[in-house]
Amino acid sequence: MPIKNADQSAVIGLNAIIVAVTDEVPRILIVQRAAHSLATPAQRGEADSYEDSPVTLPFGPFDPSQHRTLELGLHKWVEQQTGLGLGYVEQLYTFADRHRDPREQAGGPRLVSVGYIALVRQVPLSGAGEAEWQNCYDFFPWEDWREGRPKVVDEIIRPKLQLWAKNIDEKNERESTQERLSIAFGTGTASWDFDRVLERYELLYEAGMIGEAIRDAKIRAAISGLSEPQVASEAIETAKFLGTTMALDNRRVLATAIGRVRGKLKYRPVVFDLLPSTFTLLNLQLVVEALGGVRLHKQNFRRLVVNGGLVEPTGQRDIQSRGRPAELFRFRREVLSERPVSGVGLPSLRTIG
Amino acid sequence: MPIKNADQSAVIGLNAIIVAVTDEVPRILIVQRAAHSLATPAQRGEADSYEDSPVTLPFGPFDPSQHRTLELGLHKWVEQQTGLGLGYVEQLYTFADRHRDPREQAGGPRLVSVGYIALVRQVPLSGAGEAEWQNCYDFFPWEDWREGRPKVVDEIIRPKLQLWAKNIDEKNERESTQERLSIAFGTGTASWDFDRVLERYELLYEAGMIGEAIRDAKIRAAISGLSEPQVASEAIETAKFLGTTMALDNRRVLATAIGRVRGKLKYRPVVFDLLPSTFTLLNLQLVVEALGGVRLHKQNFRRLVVNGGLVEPTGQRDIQSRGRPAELFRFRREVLSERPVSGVGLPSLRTIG
DNA sequence: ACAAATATGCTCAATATGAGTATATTTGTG
DNA sequence: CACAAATATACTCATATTGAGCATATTTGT
Repeated sequence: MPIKNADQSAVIGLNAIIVAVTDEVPRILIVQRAAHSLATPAQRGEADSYEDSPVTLPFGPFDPSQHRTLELGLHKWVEQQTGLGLGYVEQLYTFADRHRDPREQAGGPRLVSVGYIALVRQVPLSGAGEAEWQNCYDFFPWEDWREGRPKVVDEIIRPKLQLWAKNIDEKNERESTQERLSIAFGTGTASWDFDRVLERYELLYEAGMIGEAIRDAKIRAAISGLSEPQVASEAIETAKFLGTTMALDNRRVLATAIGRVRGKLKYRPVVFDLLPSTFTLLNLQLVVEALGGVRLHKQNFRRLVVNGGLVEPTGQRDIQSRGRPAELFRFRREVLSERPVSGVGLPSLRTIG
Repeated sequence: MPIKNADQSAVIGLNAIIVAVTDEVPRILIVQRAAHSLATPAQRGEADSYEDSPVTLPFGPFDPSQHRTLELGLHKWVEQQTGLGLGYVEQLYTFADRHRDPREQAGGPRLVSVGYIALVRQVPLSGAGEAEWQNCYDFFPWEDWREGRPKVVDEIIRPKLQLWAKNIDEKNERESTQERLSIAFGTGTASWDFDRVLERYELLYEAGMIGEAIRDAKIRAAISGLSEPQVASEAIETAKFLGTTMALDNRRVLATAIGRVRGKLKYRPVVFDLLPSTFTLLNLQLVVEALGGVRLHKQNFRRLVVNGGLVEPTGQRDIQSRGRPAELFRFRREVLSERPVSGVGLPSLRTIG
């Protein structure tokens, strides 16, 4: 039996979701971990006899004796690991569920981690860590609608989820699940809400469709001494279409982060922390589109940001390759004190290019 | 010298901000603590030789060995203490700054607390605790604009803050502070953004204008062995107009919560968790107004919620005292799956009755 | 000179919003 | 009972915002 942990203490860690947009791709910083060798003991647990994904979010322990605040601890550690200076930083969420790491059953200090989102401009990457940039949508292929509605949504996700929900025995639970499905993925005519990234991820997990769900089922079985659950090979095939699996609950954390950033875009001018100090309106639009996973109407986008006073022309023009050269703009900081709601709104549901 | 805390462990606590609206007053649950006797050892520290406010937010330790998730731990403990069943629950923020409790300087386990907001319908109050309801605006008199712009804003807050900011020596800091002031409190023509409760609180704290700031200055002086800082008696007078002081950083936590609820109102239908299952449109409007601290235009509010499909008529009417009886409505849950953004929008800046 | 590519400007209908006015249905009072 | 006071509900109207598209401008490359 594991050690009792009656003193209620816990280990606090920091998880950083560091976001940048380059080449119209939203990227996050991940760490490719050598298989079966987690960075910190706290992340390891005992039973290591199952395959886990080597892809993790950057994680660092928080040492209360060294840092006055969580945010300071984060800055320090990210700088050491990546050499990045962080721009906009926001606390995301505190994750402490026991099933975060299925190996950590009762007993043992609980790993509590506080997630932070940081938006950064550049991508130099230096420092002690082995961090690298990876396309967000590698983890959430169904979230990128810029080239139209992703095939995986209609061909795999919706039908399989609907089938799963229909077969839930208990009536109340079935109905509430079906309602959640229609909210998260839209039904027929209804719309796809780009913010609901976490809700979609959670449904896919509950339905056992993605890698983490299959992995966790195995682990739980191993821990309780049951025989390996038979996972239909079809399920394993399906999971391959549903993005890269991450370690522990890291993909859930990432889903939370993407949802948060998308929501924030609409009512606070956070995009500008991802851009250089001057930029063309196309640059700006492409970054918004990349994060939102949508195409926007160009002329209306321009109207929104220019007439809305979010940006102002610098008088200079971009040196470019084809077409009429675009004017360079800069962020108008004054807007912060003028308009309560000032974001570069993603559309409610419209997506036309 | 205090004990070193090199193992990075920390004590995790839960802070609950439990909100209900009754008689057009938004209320939160607080605990009146006997002076100088905090509920948990973790909250006490050593140096107790200064006056602190007896008003605290409900706080409970989180025991990882007993509860699978933070939220479950919260539910359990709130039920024991108050007998309340929680409706909507949302994680607010994780607070871990060292200066949360100025007594806890270097060393000693850090108290990290995870704040949760819960919206509840009823106010019976039973159970083991000595919790009671208190008007939110007792703590933030400047946030309630329902009877027009509060006098304290123009007579005390704005002039004193402006004076304070003007006297900041360092140029960059002065300018950025002045910008923050104008964002948070509006300047002249500019608007008051009802969401920015935390930003306003923080500026008042930094300017040393509210009770907590005065208290913390004393404590810091006592700890570093300096003589009691001389606080102008005028400052103490001022603080009296700026709401009830709370223990530790609890008022900061509360400010975060109120800002969050106000923001949420606009784009998610959370109000309905504060209302009985059927209600008149006036009931609904009064609750929104109470939380938002604004008056809304009645006819337009009706149009918004009825035409927007947020509510549907039940066919029954209210039994009432004066005037034409109002129809009873209920929340239309379907709206969740229909419209991505469905809240009962507070106005951007308009406030007319 | 002209096609291709891009930027920028403008129009127009559909909705949404702010601010009223008008009407309806109650209770309480003389 | 008539009528004032109080409240609910319906409608109007000007203005602002949004979605969608067409038209024009300024480049580069052939």
